[in-house]
Amino acid sequence: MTEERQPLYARVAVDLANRELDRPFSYRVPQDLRLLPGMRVFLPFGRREVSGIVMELSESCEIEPEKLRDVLRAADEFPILAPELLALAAFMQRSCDCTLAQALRAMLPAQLRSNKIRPLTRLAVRLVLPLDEALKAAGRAKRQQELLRLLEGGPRRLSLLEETLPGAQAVARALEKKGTIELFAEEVPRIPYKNLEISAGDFLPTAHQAQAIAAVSRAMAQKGGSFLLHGVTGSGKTEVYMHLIRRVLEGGRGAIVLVPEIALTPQMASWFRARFGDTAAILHSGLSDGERFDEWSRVREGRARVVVGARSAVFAPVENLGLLIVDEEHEGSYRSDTHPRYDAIELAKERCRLAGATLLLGSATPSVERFARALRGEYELLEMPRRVEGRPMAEVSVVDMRAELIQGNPSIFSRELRQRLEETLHEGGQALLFLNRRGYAGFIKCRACGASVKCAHCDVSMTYHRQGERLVCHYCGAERGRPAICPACGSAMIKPFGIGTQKVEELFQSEFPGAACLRMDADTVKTKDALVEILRRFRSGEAQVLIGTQMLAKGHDFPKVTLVGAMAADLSLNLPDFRSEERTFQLLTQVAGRAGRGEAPGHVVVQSYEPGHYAVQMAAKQDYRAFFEHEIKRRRHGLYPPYTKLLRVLLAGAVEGDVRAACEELAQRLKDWFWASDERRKRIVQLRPMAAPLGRLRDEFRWQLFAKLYSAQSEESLEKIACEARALEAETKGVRFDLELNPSSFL
DNA sequence: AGCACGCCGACT
DNA sequence: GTCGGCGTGCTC
Repeated sequence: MTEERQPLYARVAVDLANRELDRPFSYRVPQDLRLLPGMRVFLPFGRREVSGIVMELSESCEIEPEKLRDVLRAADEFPILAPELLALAAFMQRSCDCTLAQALRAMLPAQLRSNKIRPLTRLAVRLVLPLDEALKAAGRAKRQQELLRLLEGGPRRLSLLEETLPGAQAVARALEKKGTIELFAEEVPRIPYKNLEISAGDFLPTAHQAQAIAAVSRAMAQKGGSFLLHGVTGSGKTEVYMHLIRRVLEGGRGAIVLVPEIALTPQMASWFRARFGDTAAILHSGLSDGERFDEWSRVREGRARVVVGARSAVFAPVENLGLLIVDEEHEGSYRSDTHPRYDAIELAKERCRLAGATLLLGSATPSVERFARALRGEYELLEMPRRVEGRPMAEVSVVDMRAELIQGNPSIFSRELRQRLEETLHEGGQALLFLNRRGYAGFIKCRACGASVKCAHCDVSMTYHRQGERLVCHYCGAERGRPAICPACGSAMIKPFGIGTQKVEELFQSEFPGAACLRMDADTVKTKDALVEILRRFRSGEAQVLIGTQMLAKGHDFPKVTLVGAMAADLSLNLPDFRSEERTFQLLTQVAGRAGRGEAPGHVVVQSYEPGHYAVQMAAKQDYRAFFEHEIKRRRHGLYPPYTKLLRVLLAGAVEGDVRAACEELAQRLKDWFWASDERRKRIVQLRPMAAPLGRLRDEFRWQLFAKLYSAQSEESLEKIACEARALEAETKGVRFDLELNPSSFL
């Protein structure tokens, strides 16, 4: 027998989130310890013990031998992260402005570190003697004999034995004393799965679906490829996904499906389970710690090979990944809003490259930046321009709400919408009313002095909620009662302005007495169960009208809905953000796509205060290409992404002067660097410190440094800015620095 | 991050 | 005299 050479040294990422420690530390590996990259280990570190992840094993080491110490022990028997995910963590460290430890933490279920999780166990019993001997030992005790016979086929859980044999526990204890059986703790999965057949269904792809499937399948066979699937609402993107997942499973590989957070409903989960049975794992925020850990374990152990989840599922430990799908690619929720601020789609791309997997992004309204990249060849573009079964796109009419008012209709329901609602109710159909603002009214405003009631902790107007007569800050959650007089001038002429979903509900009920409606927004669906319940009640026909915010727009299939009303289509148009046109277009197109998904054709009424705006017009025509062409020109003229890159350094702290001074100091240092040469200066479009639009949040003052750079050759400049920001952060007390590349929001 | 060491103010 | 404040330095 040949003695295998044992690696002598391990390079370990210690689990301490400090920039000073953001480098591998080397340890000796004791002779009797078998380590592999990706294993969790415990280490002596200074005067204490820390855990870490083995990044690399080697035969040599550059550290002075007297400094080296031994790895104490391994935390698990197997690597907890595959080499591919270790490489992805290194990629995050480079691209997300975070430490390796932070990246590794983001990849693992949180409970793994706390050591709190234990497998869920139930007491079970099994024979320790052959059955005939055991029966002899039991003697004439009838119930003992009965129990022993039940154990002949293998161990049984005690709780299940109780069902056929009441009092089984006492009987088992008696038998245990005789030494014929033993009680032990059996591990049980926390989520019971039914073993369902993988049903292929009777899917007959349309020509466009078949083309998309063929193209992606070819790429999967060659272990690569990135695709952008642009399919109009109702074109059957989901069936394409299902078909491809089935293929990849048949080839013995695994798949990950990323979906937006709010689309991850229990229906979606059960729907995947119905198709893929035990081999599907669902990772969503509603899982308990234990459930999440169990799902994660099922994937790591290869018991589940299809993972459906929100952005963090990009880290799912799927072995031999063949396909990674990102549904609704344009959704903002793929970017993490807390540290580390990763973009799950960028990580998906890198992971696919590392794993030899195929990346498929899908959307009815691709983000402008992504679509531009697809046209440049970074993604292969697949188009599905028609709905399945020859269903027509919904007909859309745009109503000018300014004209309505002038012509004597002050209601929030235009004459056309009212008439169509009446028809729909009369015919027994269903309608969705969409408004992109929750609460009752926008804010409370004083007619005497013009002031609105602001949050005590943030620079925002508070939103009036009718329920409980409360004012709520939608940024920090602070609440207060509705004031009787203006806090600024003391006038009593203070009243709510603007409308929210609550008020739409109230006005609907008063204008359409007798019609039942439901409301779905962040206030009515505080729990997952509430969401399911509202959707169930609406689907069952209990109500004919559903009023809600954008959570209505995403992915839900309501076959009976024939009318959609967008109450204030352009509410999102005037935000201080170069993406507000794009968001408005996406939202309206997605909302319009909810109509006419069943047999009956649909109609959409878009109520607008800027009906001529291209985002409104092109959404009404559901013409993505026309919108894209218009928008990309505007981006070029205005020097917005993808032609430029925006880096925002947000500084926040309790003392306004300190925050401002730090921001100005950072700007000065960067100007010194950029202005030092003509070549550098030419890279910059804009570089200036300014108070953040949301100047105060949760009692902290906020300033920001905005750097706008030409996209080409921006790497060095971006690194320089990050580096200077880090340096200044280290020497500044009481101010937090937060870097974000191409921020998704500018508040 | 944590946990030591170290060098100055007020307390049984 | 000592207890304890938190500045600063180090961890394979």
